Amino acid sequence: MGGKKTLPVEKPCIQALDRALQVLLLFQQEKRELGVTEIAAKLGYYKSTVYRVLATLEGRGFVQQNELTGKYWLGFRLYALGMLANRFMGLRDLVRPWLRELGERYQETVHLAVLNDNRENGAEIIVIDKIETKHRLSLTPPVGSSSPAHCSGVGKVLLAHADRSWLYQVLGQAPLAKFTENTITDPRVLEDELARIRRAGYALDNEEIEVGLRCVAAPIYGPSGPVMAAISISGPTSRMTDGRLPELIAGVMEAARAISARLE
Amino acid sequence: MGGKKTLPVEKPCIQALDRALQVLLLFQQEKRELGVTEIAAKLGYYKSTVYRVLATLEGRGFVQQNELTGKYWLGFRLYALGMLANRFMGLRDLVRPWLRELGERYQETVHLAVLNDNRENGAEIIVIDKIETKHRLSLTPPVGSSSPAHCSGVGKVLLAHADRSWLYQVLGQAPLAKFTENTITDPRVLEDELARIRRAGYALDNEEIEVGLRCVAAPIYGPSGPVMAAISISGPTSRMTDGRLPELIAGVMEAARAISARLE
DNA sequence: AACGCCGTTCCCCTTAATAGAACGAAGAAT
DNA sequence: ATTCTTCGTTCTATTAAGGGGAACGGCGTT
Repeated sequence: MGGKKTLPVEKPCIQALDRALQVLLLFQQEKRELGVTEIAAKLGYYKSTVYRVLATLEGRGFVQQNELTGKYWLGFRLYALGMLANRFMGLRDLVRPWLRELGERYQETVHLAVLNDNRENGAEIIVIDKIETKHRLSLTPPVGSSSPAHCSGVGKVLLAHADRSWLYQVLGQAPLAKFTENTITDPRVLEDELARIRRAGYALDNEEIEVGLRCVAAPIYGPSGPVMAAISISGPTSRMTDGRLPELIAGVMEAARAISARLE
Repeated sequence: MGGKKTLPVEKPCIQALDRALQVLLLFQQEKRELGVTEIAAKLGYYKSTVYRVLATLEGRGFVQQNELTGKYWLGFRLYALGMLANRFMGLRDLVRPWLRELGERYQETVHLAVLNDNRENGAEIIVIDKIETKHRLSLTPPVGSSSPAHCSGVGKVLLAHADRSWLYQVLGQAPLAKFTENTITDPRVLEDELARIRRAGYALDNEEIEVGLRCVAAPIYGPSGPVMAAISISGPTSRMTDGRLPELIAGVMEAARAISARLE
């Protein structure tokens, strides 16, 4: 091929394996049992290919077939690997009491999240833990899920305290996706926002990823100094009113500070 | 090859995919970052093969490379899938208070587990949740892990209440592995043991999987009637003395009963 | 009885993964 | 400094293994 070192040195990719991974990701997207034919149709593969992929995955416990319906679902081996994958389990257990307390007090969804560098898709946040409320239907992301960092409270808090050179690099490689009218897509505007967040010590997400969804986030400082995670309270605009915000901000910041102190 | 239809109709297996799964499983076994060369040596593959497998997995977030060491570790996508894979998350959250209470009261490790039919390896148990104690070094299996059902307290409880025809089928297809002097390897002896467990309402594991490890387990009945999970208290023989057993049995059975009542 | 749908199996062909060697950078040992 | 190792990564020819496509057999419906 072309030059000596064109920037994105396309990593080698095993087709058969990548297809299998796509199949697994489809389960994540659909969140329900899927049949061979269905998967093949959705991904544009052949039935026989999908069948062999599933058979191989099943052999190692990565998926499991429902004997009644013949359809497939994710297997327990993924649960075991997932538990192992997350280096923040300790943090999660330690933080949980505070999350609970926040959830109880404000009756809104509470999140714990960390930053992740998903090479091609730019900076993303991973939800490590979540406290649900009794309110019907939560629009907020489930535990384990990832979403772009530039359009959420926790994401902006984490970006604000991330390594600067790393940040510039990440911002440079991919444009900021737009989800709503309020999504910040201009890197320079984002810069200003991050500076404000550093000064204020908290971040707001005012319908930047989903219309009708607001959130308040604050950073958690690790024992060695730098920010390692963030917590947030989020809910529908109807309940997250301007009048209520100061109280929520104070609550989140106080909890984040208490957790940080506990980590030292 | 040979005959027309040898009994176990060997499911088709995609080599490239299966190798990738082996790589992931190796991480589970080693529980630490691994390098390309290391993995290749342990699995007997070529470096280039392992490299491409890891590159593909990394592309989808299934593994992540440590930029400093060049070594690899499991990625967050596995965490997300793992969360989704486990259909017992609701049960886990519901049961947790009781597990906590048991752990507090007896200061021993507490487990919540369910039964899984791992086709080739026979019946196995999956650890859904676990409460650790302050005692140093727990020998007991981590959350998400699987182990043979015939040689653990929860395993025997679950087998005792499993579907009979299914049980015979599973017992028939693979011999019972022997781990210690006390492991039950004779299906007929196991039968008697299971009958005793059904009558007594609890099971004991007296160093049947690991020398020096004892445990007490009791069944949790689901809303529709049949046993759906089991809880256990386990610890070293030094602390799980004969004199203390009655108290532990009573505690576990009482908790299991309370949980079952809550599920109805 | 006939149809349609699904998971599963089959078989040929060709693509795509593998084996094996080589490269270049980074440490460790000298 | 220099050599020697060892690592992750890249390259290429060969061939085995995965993909394409059709057919099978069970099941529920019409």
